[in-house]
Amino acid sequence: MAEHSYQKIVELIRAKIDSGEYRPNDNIPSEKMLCEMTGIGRSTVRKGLSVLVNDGLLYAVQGKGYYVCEPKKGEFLLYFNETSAIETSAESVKVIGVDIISPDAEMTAILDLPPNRQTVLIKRLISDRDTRIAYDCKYIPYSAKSPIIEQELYKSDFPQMFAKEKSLFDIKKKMRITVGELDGQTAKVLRADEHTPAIIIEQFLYDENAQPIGYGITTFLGKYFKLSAICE
Amino acid sequence: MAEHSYQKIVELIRAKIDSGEYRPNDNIPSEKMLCEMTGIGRSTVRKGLSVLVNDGLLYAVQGKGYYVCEPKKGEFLLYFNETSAIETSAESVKVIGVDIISPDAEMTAILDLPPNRQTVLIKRLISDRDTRIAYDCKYIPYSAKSPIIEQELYKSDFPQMFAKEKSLFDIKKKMRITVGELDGQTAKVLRADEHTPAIIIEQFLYDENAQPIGYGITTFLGKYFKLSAICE
DNA sequence: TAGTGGTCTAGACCACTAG
DNA sequence: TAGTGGTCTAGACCACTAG
Repeated sequence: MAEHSYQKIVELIRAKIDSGEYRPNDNIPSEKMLCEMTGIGRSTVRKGLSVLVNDGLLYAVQGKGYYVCEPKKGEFLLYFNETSAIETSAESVKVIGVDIISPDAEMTAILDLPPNRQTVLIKRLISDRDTRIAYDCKYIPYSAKSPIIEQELYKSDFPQMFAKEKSLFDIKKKMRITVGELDGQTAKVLRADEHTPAIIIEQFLYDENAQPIGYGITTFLGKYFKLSAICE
Repeated sequence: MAEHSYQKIVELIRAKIDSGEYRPNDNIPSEKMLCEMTGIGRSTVRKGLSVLVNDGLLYAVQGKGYYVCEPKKGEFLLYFNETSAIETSAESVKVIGVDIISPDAEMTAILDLPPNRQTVLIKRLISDRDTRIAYDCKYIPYSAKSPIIEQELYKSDFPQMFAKEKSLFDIKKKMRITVGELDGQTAKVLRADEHTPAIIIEQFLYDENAQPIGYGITTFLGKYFKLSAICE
């Protein structure tokens, strides 16, 4: 424990937060004070404090000092892609249609498209062995410059489809999880009754300028859906 | 753009990753090389590199160098608590029962309990105005030392219930989302038909030593459930 | 103006890697 | 052994805050 000087700073402050001596929004001793209290140099004190800032325990305000954060209570890290709800490794992703369509008003709004801009619609079926699990639709603004390459279509992960064009580090995502029942078309594709419970996962992809670059909607048969998230 | 020297390092490396010049798992130039290439001091180069490490673009291996990360594709940050699926601000959390029970085998395993250890079961009803949205059960190992304080029961957020005993920064959580149908008891509480589509969210809470400290299961009526997650 | 955090340097020494 | 990242110091100067 605390082999290094900067770790001593981390543990010193962390212990006082854990014990409740420092409460959320309290001002903690300044860098200079901590140097004097511990005999540790300023750069090293700063390194320790930066660890606590990165861990979400402290925030710094220039000219004022360091303060204790409010704990983030409901934060979870979720790993999701279209096949992550399937536990066996026998899943398959089958492309069942690629069309160029004229988007309706809703899709035009979602993708922030100019008038008359067409959209690529990719329809895929996700299965686990012979069991049909989910029906997946991706909408991507049509561009003659960057045609969809067939190989990309089988990538189960949505951002992966853009790997040729964009650095994956620059793609921002949003996701919405809702519950519903299968509609007529989806029920047919999944060979299930209409009104069967379903989970609908929508994904919104944006480029580095917050411009929409894709929309995906994946409808899972409820009984095959499972998702985990963690928070450490 | 790039007012500071360390930001020049960040942009220099980031641009080469974005352009594909540096690919995942590539070794990038050493700190010394970067100093020579840019005329920037080593501490400042290190600060720039640490930004990229924190952003998940690089990882460092002592004695070898810095490498480009594989992009984390399916990672989402999810904010969840028991009432976050409700959009109006008229939600209420009503405690409908607190019991000391003898846990069954499954719960004993989940909470890693010694034999004959009892458990507090807290049953709550979550509503939005007069609409019953969710039924919520929390299981907490019973301890005479730390009695449940009534006020804590109304905290909608699970970790919040432990705020008196534990620093919230030390609680680790896992969460599982599944789809099901209402069972008999839950249907009765929620005044809905049995077999109505439902979302089941389980939460597992652990202390700093990875010891289980609580288990929660919240059953939402599907039609009222909505959840969002982001990834920037 | 005094105190705070933010940037930056030059240099020392250490631990680890791989030929 | 040469090269790499990791820790640490002492000191300089800057930008911001608040009396």
